[in-house]
Amino acid sequence: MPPVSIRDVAMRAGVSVGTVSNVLNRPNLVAEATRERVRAVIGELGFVRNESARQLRQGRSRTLGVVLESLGNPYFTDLAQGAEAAMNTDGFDALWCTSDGSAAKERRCLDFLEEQRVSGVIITPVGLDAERIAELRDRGLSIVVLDRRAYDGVCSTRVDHVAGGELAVDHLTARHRRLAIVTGPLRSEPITDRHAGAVAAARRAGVSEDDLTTLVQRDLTPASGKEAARRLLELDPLPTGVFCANDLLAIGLVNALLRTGVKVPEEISVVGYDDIELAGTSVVPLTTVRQPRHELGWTAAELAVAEADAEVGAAGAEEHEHRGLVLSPSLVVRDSA
Amino acid sequence: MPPVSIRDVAMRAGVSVGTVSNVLNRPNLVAEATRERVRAVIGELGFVRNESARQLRQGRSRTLGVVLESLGNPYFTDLAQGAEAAMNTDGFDALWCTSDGSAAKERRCLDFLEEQRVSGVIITPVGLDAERIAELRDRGLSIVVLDRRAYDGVCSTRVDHVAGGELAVDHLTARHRRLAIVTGPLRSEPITDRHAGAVAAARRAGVSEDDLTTLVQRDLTPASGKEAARRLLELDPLPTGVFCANDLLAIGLVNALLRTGVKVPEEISVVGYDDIELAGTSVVPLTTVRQPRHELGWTAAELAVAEADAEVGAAGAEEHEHRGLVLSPSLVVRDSA
DNA sequence: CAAAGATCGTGAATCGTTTCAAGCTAGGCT
DNA sequence: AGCCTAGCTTGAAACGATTCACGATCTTTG
Repeated sequence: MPPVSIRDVAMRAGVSVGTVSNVLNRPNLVAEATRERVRAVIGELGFVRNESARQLRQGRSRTLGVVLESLGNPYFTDLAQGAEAAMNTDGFDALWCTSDGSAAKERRCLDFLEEQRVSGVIITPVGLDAERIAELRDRGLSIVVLDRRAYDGVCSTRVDHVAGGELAVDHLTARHRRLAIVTGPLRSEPITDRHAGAVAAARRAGVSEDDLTTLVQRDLTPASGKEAARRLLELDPLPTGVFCANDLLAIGLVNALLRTGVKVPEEISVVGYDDIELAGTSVVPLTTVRQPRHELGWTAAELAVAEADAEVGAAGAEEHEHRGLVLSPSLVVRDSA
Repeated sequence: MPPVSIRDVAMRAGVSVGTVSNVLNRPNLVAEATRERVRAVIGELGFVRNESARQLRQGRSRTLGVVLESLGNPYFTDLAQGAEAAMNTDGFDALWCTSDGSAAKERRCLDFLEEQRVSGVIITPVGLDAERIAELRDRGLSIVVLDRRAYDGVCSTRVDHVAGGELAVDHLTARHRRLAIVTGPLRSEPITDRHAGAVAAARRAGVSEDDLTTLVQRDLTPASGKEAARRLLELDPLPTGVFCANDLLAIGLVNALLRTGVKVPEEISVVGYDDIELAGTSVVPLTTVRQPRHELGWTAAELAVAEADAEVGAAGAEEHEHRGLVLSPSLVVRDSA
């Protein structure tokens, strides 16, 4: 049995296809009796609207693409939920892709989304250059950059990670003079910002160059945290305050320290970053910098929706104000520092 | 500027639309010179194929829907990656949805996927009844059930959780006589299976009814693990071996025990389930039951692809053998037990 | 009672692609 | 020269929805 089309419904209900379409999209234009009859037939025949045809005809879709860096970090979960909630509120659907941190895969994701004719893209750029962005914009896609400084003429929402780094280190310098910063590859913007903020705060508090060590790890996983603990304990004199660029790193580090008999926070204090769920329930509940993740996702989606709607409403060159939102992180004090 | 269509390309390259389509889909039918000319124009004009039109014409899509229960558990990450890898290998794309454990949201996801005319769905059912499954099958969708026992006439891949539970408890009974099982709501099948396997293994090892306590927690999070630790310590006599239905629970439990001064594994041994990344790097590296997650996702995708292809290749009622794959878990011994 | 609304329905045109029967050309063979 | 074949290319017919100008009825009203 071939799939049921609007035509079959029309025939069976004894009306024209236009009327069925109206029942679906502008029910108030249809007389109640007809409306109910058509609805009944739809149920009876199990008609499901063909979104491809609909989209083809309408030219645009109520779908937004989201390109995330990875699903490995629980950080992205809340973000995604926030974004999805906002979209559903505005009647949009989401198409999820992950770039896995690879520029090639990111390109593939964007190609896919373009072919699907999504009306906008929310993205944490990996290898995205200004040129490609412009290209997408020219094709009428609204772009929202997530957790990166705005490009030219593009909306963005991000967290002020410089402030976050400062928050963490300010807390440490209240009691410590010898500090270490454990961080990941200084490639991505949020990571370098956290580092910059941390260093600035240390300077400001009068921590000398010699008393501030930065340990750069390969990645931001618990395993790297464990490795960082080993390197940390080789330092002489031993730092007493440590700032980790994310919670996974911090958890791995704290666990490794405890295992080798170093007491946290008594001998070494540790501050993390992200406030993932595990932070509150680790052996030594982690003091950390909380990001408004849900809100980050939510606002990103709102911006994308606004831009997409503007584009449609506009009979041509509606001016859409590109906005760069900056959200503030906050310090959550627990036991580890 | 209206989006570039295949027609524009044809005109500019001085060929017919049919030829452009051939360049895109069966390049070997087109003379080399023409092919290159068309390709050049495609690049020049920035043509992007409209997937809606393509799908509409073809009637089917090379897209599979995946409905996951949540993204909160790192467990799903590997699964998703495995599935995506398999799909890409076979030239399929994935559409991700999450049901968040709600039957209503699950329904919405399925409606969405049906409207998108995906050719199959991989799903971890929440409120999915046999009737809806049959309905989907009748509409020509291939269904693969993930991590649940097969419904009638549907493919499935799952892990043998009964065996997993046994594995865990067999390990514990080698050294312990008083056991506790910490588990979540006994609603979902994998959880009840683990429990059943654990109980069976305990019985078989001769653990008496009185020496086996089951603590049912609200959910499978570290916070619940912490709560479970409190309840555990109220037991008298104290169990010395504990099996947790997942790693997050186990980690929360171990951390809480350590914080109250109970030594793990010396005083209480703990076995988890899942082998998530954190298991290996927690304070006391966790002994746990590993699930072949990547493989689980991979095989699910393979089954879905096979069924989707069969449906197409078949000029009618090609017989597709519905298969129920069962993968085996394995025990990873670390320090916690 | 005729004209003017108001209220519902109709049906053809359209979106951008794929598909396929048929046409064209050039070259080889007899 | 005539016929075949192989290799390319063409152009029109779908696919399933939405949209919109226009009819067809029925009510109201002066």
